[in-house]
Amino acid sequence: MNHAAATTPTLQDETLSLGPLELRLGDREALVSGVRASLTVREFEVLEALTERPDRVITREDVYGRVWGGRMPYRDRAVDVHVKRIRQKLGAIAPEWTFVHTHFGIGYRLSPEATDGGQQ
Amino acid sequence: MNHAAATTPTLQDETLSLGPLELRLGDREALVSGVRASLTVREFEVLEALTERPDRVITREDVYGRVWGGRMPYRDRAVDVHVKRIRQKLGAIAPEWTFVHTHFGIGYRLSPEATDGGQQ
DNA sequence: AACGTCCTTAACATTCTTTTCACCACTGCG
DNA sequence: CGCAGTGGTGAAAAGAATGTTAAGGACGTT
Repeated sequence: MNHAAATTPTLQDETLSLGPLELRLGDREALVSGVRASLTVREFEVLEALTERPDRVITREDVYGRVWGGRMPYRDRAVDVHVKRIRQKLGAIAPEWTFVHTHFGIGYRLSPEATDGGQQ
Repeated sequence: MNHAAATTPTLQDETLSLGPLELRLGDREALVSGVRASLTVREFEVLEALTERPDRVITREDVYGRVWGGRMPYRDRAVDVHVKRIRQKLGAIAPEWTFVHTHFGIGYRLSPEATDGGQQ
């Protein structure tokens, strides 16, 4: 048995928080308000890519490069489709929040914002 | 026939509880709702490995490393097969509970959760 | 030697994920 | 207002990973 606890104790538990959103990088798990969002691996990776610069716009090409590597093929919709599902899953847990914002012609921006009457 | 490891008095009695699941580490016995689950040695070890971080995802590679040691061979299915039997045995005792959860593309997570339909 | 248990492995079945495509809504501009 | 480009979305197709079963071998016991 290798008890890796002595070598990488914190790495495994490294988490990233943005408002009600919490990313457990080691587990590749995303929680919203403490609830597991059940993102797939790709979905998580896309979300993680947006995390690189929270509250800043990240181009589709950039996301593509970080997740898939290489240049994004012309008219590829993979990023969009994954963003759609991420929104869907996060939104199902916290409908009063908007996490991923579209920047037309450029890309996406991750920043949790209370949508309507700011419930909390 | 094991070696004269029958010593070490109190340490052997260390048990670990998670919901209706109870692991007697010293005896390598698992009980569900007080009922003996009759896990084999390997099965117990796999379950114990998942126990390292309850309610957190543990990769297949991690489980493999802790139980068998070394790197997991490409396409090895040993972990899966043991998980299947663990589920079977635990489920036979407590059908209304789910203990081991699959995290697709990553690994497994141990956390007892009450399901509903126990019968079929 | 025969038997039983356990572990491993292979093969097939099943489920889940990712990609792709089509169609529509929306944006920005002439 | 209408056009062209961009993004949203649902669903099928394609691809992977996991679930499941069973055969075979190692090992210990009778």
